[in-house]
Amino acid sequence: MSKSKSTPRPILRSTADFARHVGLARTTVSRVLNGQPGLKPKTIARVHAAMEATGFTPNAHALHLKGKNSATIGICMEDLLTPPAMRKLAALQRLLRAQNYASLIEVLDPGESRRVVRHFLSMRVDAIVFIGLFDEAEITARISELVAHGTPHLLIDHAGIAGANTVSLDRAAGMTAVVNHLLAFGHTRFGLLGLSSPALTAGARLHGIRAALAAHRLDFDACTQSLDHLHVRAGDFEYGRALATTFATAPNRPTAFLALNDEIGVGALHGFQTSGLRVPHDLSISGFNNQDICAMTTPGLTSVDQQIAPTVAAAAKLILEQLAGPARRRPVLRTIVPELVARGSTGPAPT
Amino acid sequence: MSKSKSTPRPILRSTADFARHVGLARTTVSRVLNGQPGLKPKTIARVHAAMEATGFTPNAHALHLKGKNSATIGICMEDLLTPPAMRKLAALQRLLRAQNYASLIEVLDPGESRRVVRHFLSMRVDAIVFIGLFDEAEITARISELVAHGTPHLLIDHAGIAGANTVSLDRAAGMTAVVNHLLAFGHTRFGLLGLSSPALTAGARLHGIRAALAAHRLDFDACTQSLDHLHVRAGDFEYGRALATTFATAPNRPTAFLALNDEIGVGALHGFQTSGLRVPHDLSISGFNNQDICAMTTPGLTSVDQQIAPTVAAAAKLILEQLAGPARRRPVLRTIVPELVARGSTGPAPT
DNA sequence: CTGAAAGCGCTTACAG
DNA sequence: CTGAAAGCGCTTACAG
Repeated sequence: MSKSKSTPRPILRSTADFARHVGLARTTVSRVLNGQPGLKPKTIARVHAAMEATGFTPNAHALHLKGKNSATIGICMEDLLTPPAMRKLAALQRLLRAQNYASLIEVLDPGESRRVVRHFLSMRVDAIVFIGLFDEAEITARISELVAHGTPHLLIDHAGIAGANTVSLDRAAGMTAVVNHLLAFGHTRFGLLGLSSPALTAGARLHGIRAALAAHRLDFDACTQSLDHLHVRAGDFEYGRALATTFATAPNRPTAFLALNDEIGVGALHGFQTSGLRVPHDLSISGFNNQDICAMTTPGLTSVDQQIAPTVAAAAKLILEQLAGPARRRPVLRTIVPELVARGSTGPAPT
Repeated sequence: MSKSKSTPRPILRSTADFARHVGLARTTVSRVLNGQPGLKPKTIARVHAAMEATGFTPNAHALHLKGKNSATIGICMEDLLTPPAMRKLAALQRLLRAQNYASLIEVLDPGESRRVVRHFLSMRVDAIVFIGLFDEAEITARISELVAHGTPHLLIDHAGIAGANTVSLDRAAGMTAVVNHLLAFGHTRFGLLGLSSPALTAGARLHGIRAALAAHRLDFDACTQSLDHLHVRAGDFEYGRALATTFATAPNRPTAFLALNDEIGVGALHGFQTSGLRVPHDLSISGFNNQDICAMTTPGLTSVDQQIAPTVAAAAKLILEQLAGPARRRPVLRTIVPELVARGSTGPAPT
């Protein structure tokens, strides 16, 4: 500390400053920085040593003005910031960084998408990625703007937007797997927990349930029951607990419960257990997303894994392809197949 | 879609292009964009309408070159990306965005800090914030570079770095609160779960435990026991479970257990319950961080809340002050006092 | 290796 | 309101 005070480093703001400091021409410094040939090893070493010593870094904005890309990807996050969304963000960022792309990240609060995308464009990002679920009209508008603008884009999760490059989970397949798993255990009456949510992904899951039942010649309306309307969904954990408590004393209770997500599933597990019901002896429960908490309950919660690593790998690949190659004429769609993770919360139907 | 194909928007890359498109002088457009006085309302409206129609956004890099700040804050995240760290990131980003600062975020893998900070400096970020715990030598080096460079900085969480502006949790006070809470319940023998970790924050917590015991004239060595050395800490949940299972059959078992974090605490809760012990009837357990899972176990896990909102508010305030005011001579230190959240996992000592 | 010059997209005086 | 000019920090030919 005292040392750095007695010999303050000169603050070098430009290659001009820096070149003067090293005692070389600006041109020469520039050529070293860009690895151009025909320079003496000594000169190169001198410049590098001075960079280390002074901490000088060329101004990235000026570089960009001279035609280099900004080497920055804009990432728009859904405002909920769920743990799975965070994991996707972290994984994607790591893959992009490995290719020397930095990430400019903004959380998209409702109504802010236009402002955020314009900011990204003003930063001349090389591509914009959206992670999560967004307002249908907003995201549609943003995608068509980006397409018109010629800026590469990708949606992770939000499926069904016309013209959008998309990587999304086949949630219907996930639910089909869960229902098949439970059918094999002899369950035929299913309680739906939170699946009447207007959330975009709830519809796909209902389709998956319908498909599995139909394949076994079972009637959806006869086999399923929902009490979602009896409670307000404030926190998911509490919502699941409240639904379970109501179901616990309801006549003709289903033997298997399908939750919209893990939080509702864990809440329901507690609600049933508190009501004196044993899981999976008296009833089975499944969650969705396979978050860490699924392994932390007793019994563990059967869930559906989103396959985050393959999802993000596919996403990174699509973005990098767009950055490297010519613009595609048609949007690219990738579907990721989720994986059922069976745990102790699901078992044979009570006899 | 077909509409946008039949009338493709011209791609406007510069104010020159845009001004030509609107039929105004570049100078005039620039003055509208910067809200300068002396312009006809009609002209202003014309420019704004054209911006909407074309989606033109001025190049932020050129703006920066002309002397505006980059309006970007660099944020370095600890590589673990724990949920509390993510919540801090999200909250901080939101506060900064309210002041029109964008966030450039990078995860600091070990050994990468120099590269990441240099990248941020090349982007001419207005400040750099570090969230989480880092390698002592690396973070010390980065901070002294930033101080020398005159770039504002702030550490969130990582306390004890000389010369660094810091906002951090008083973890010792948190542990003292937990121990006092348990002493009041009549506990005098404490099992320590994971607290022998070399993690930077474990030391502070041990101090807190010592302080609480000393205040009650209790001897630390006589009152505490650790079996950390008997298990390998791979996953925290499993680690907690393994420690609890070993403690369950150990002679002279403590009556209260203090876990390094919530994951270890929840794992221990399961481990004890699986071993046939009742919580809190037979023993008490506390976690640390007060994550959502604490409310999702049966019983709920007593924990220590990090006070993320006040922490981040203090952090944002410190950053914005540095950006607004003159450079301070001395580093600023803010300590956040955590709050004990008592739940069902702690109760009277067994008689 | 040096040095002068052009130009990336902007803003800001300055003269019309 | 227009238009020409300078300059922010860089790179890249070009002539020495």
